[in-house]
Amino acid sequence: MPSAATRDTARELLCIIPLVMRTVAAELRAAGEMPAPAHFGLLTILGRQPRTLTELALLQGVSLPTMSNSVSTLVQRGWVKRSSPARDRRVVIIEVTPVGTATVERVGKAAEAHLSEMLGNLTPAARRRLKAGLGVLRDVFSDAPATRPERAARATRARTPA
Amino acid sequence: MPSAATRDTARELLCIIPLVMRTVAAELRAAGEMPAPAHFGLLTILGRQPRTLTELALLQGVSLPTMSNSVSTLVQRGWVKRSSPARDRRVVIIEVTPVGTATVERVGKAAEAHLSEMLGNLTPAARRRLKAGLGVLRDVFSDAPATRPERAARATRARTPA
DNA sequence: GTGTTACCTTAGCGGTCTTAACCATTAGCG
DNA sequence: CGCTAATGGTTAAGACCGCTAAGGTAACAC
Repeated sequence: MPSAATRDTARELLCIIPLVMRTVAAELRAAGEMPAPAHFGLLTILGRQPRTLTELALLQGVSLPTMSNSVSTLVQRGWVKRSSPARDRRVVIIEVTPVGTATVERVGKAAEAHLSEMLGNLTPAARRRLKAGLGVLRDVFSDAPATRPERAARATRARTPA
Repeated sequence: MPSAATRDTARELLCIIPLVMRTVAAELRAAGEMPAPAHFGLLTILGRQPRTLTELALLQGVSLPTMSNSVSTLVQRGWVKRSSPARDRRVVIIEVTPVGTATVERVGKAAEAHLSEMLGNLTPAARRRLKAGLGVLRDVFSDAPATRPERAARATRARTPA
C-alpha cells in the first residue's frame, strides 16, 4: 500500500512529464534536422559502444519491432550502420557512423542551448534541486521495464499452450 | 551564455525525460481504457474548470489543431462536451462529463498505483528530492512556450508589421 | 456591406509505440 | 544427418500525438 506522499508524487509525474516531453520534443524539432526525441537517446547510447537490437530495446524500454523500425530510419539517414557478425548471423550489431556522431553532437548542442535559456532563469538552488530530481528519475526509470511482465516473458518466448 | 552546469542539466533532461515518458505512457496504457498521456492532463485541467480551446492549447503548449483533434477524440469517448456560448458563437467551451471525471479518477488511481510501486522503493530523502525536482520542472515548463516566439506573439496579437 | 480579425476545424504528413505474424539462423537430439 | 525448437529480427497493421497549411464561420470596424 503506497503512502499518500508517494501517490502524490506519482500524480505529479503523470501530469508534468508529458508537458516537459512536449517541450523537449519541440526543442529537438526546432534544433535543425530533428533527430526525433527517441533517436537522440539512441544515438547517445550507441556513441558509447555498439549494441545489438535486443540490447537497445531493453535499454530504452521499447519493444523489438519499435527498435527495429527506429534503427531503420536512423540507417536511412546515414547515422547508424547495421552489421551481422559472422559468428551468429541472427544478431544485428548497430554502430554509429561518423555522420551520426557529428549530428548528435550538433543537434544536442543546439537543443541544450535552447533548454538552457529556460533553465538559465533558475536560481542556483532551484537548478540544483532539478538536477537532483533528474538523478532520482534516472535511477528509477533507467532500466526498470519491470511493470510489464510480458516484456521479460517475451524474452524467454513463453508460449501459452493455445 | 549558459553556464556549464546549466547545459549539463539540459543534457540530462534531454536523455531522461523521453525514458520516463515512455514508462508513464505505458502505465497509462496498461491502466485500462488508456486515456492517452496527453488526454490525462487535459482531463485533469478540465476537472478544475471548463476552458476554451485556445486556453487549453496554451496551457498544454500545443498547437490549436492538435488540441482540436485531442478534444475530438475525447468527445468521441464521451469524456468531454463541446458547447458554444450564445455570446460569441466563435468560441467553443470544453467541459468534462461525469463519465470523464469518473474515468480520469479511476485511471489516475491505477496509474498512480503502478508508479507508486516503483517509487515506493525510494528512500524518503530520494522521494523528497524527486518531488522538489518535479516542482522545478513544473515552474519552468508549466506555461513557458517561450521558445517558440510565435506562440506568445499570437496570444498578444503582436503582429510583426509585414 | 466589405474587409479584417479571431476562433476553430479539416487535411495531410511524420514520428512513436503496440501486437501479431513471419522469416532466418542456430542449437539440440535421436 | 535431419528434424524440431528456440532465438533474433523484420514486416504489417493499427492507434496516438504532434505539426503546418489551408479552409470556414462569426464578430467587429469602417
